[in-house]
Amino acid sequence: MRHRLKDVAERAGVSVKTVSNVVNGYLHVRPDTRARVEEAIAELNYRPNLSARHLRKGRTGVIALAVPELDIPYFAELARHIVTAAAEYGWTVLIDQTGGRREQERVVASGITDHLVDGLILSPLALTAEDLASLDGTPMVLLGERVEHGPADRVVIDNVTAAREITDHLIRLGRRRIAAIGAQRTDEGASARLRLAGYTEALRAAGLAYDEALVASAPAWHRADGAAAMRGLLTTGVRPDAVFCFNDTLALGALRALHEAGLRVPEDVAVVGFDDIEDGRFSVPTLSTVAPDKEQIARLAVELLANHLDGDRAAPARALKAPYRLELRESTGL
Amino acid sequence: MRHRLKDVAERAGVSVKTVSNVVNGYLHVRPDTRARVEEAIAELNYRPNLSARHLRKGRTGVIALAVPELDIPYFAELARHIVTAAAEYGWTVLIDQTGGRREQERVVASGITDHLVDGLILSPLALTAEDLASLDGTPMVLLGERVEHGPADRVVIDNVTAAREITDHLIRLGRRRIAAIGAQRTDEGASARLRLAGYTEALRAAGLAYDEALVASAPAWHRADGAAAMRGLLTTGVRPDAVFCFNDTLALGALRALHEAGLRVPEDVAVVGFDDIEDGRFSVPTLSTVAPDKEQIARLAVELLANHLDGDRAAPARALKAPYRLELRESTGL
DNA sequence: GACCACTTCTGCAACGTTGTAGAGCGGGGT
DNA sequence: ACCCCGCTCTACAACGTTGCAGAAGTGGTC
Repeated sequence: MRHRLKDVAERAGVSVKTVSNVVNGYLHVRPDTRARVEEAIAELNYRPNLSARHLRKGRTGVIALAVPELDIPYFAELARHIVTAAAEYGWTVLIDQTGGRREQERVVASGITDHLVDGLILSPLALTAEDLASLDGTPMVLLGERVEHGPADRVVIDNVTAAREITDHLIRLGRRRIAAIGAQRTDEGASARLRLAGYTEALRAAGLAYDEALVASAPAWHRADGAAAMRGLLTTGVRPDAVFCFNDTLALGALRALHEAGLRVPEDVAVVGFDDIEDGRFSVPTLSTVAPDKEQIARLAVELLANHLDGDRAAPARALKAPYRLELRESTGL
Repeated sequence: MRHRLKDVAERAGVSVKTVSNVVNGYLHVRPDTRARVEEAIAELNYRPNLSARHLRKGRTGVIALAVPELDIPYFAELARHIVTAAAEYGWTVLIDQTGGRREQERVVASGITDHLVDGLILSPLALTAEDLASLDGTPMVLLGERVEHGPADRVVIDNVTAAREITDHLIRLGRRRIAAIGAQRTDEGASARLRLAGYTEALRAAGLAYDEALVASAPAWHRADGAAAMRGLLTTGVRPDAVFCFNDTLALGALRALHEAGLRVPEDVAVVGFDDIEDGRFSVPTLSTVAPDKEQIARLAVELLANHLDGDRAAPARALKAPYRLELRESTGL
């Protein structure tokens, strides 16, 4: 049913190694021999056994991508771009869900999928620098700022500046009571911390007071958490005239809660998010947001991994910055 | 850096095979030997080489899931459930994107990932029964009704009945000019055809005329397509009082277009979708929809694959039906 | 004619694992 | 005292592939 080099070799009347040479594009094969072998390959529908090849060569042509959850739109969109970018290198992508749990992230990073993949792109939520240091070295690229001083390559965006800019946009619209949704007390929220820092910087630069009552935390960053946080802000009577949500799903939940409370967006409350997910382009109202260049993030991550695999494994860890832009839509008044 | 059975064996002072036996849970190993081996394994942080194991055993513990696009929420949510269900069998899931292109689907099905995966769960958009018949047999489970009489196991939901029921719900609300969005002329739209059939059946049963002008096609089923189709319906002056969108992203696009046209949902136009994606629970208004039991679909697909792998590979192809329910929300008036 | 360089092809060994067969040992039944 | 059985462990071969070393053939140069 499934054929091996040996079968092809017998059919073409050559040695196993010659078939291997043809398959691998070795130059010194006579054209007619090559043709005979290729014909036999086609007839038998031969495909190389990747496990055997890996065992021999140490490469599988598969890389792993580990994200917290696939049905978070940001990660789904990112995954798509990474699969596309990896395809250009001839790589297949094996996708893992970590659930954002530290243990699962450690398992993935230390290589449960190991020996099966050439490298790993990991988007950590809970992993620590010590966890990373203790690994025996699957080539790895990290996404985001969760692990700031680890030994691995990273692709990041400038969260602080981006958060400052989008907050500043709200201020320039004349908003003065600007709430933030998505703060996290745990040490797991690296992005949360940085975006909060940007928010705070923008307020300070504009001479606005930082009011703790305007900052709502969210255990996770799903729509339901955003809605709950918004409802919370509305009931405490702090009456914000704008909300910076630390990601788009939070913002979509907040939009929903504002709608339920009978408040108009952007007239009564302006809303901005972060991530530029597809949903925000079609919500009512459409959502203003920070749009990280996901395609670029994916491309950079794959390139870093490729360099790491081809080149010097002991090269110093690099952190590349991907660009972003502000995407202003209806939720801030066009 | 990376250790093998041999290294563990030397450290524990036993043979390679004994270590293998311990790793594989073989019973007849003296407790103290087992302890020594386990200690050595822990000290060296040994992990089996999956490629070598596969080469020897013919199993990798990896299955592939191929979907058209990961950033379509329905597939992302489904992927999540499949990863979870597969984990119970100790499987890792390798996710592939086909883009819905027939060639890519054929490549995946015929096994580019082949030899690396034990089986495949495929959600085909363009694949034909002939394509399938010509395959040499990676164990496979298909999702959906695209290939209706192929040789492979399938998990489906009853699209026709579900579409009839949700249309019927609109009729019972008193709506009479019910539009449909998502029809497809190409032979790729198996789901489209079945949902259109259910829609038609419901109209006929209620004695309503089928009006071609009320049926809008959509090249793909994204938000933008739904918005465009809805705008089209509004400009032709057919004035629908309800819309059945063949999936939720179409419906979210339609909601957006209705909002832009100044029409109220559900007062002026009731809207229903299909798939029950997360977004629809937080949109303004929230979206009534057909909710397929995705968890069940995932579980059934994985079980079918497991049976196929363990049992008789020549067993006749089975088609299992997964349940669904109607999820009625604001877009049909609570 | 001897030598060399290059092309074309081949056989062998090895990658890390596990199935098979069987060796060595001790205990229980006769 | 003998045999047999079950437990514990081991050696060997094989899974399909490719790197290496080299054989055989071809043609060019002195």
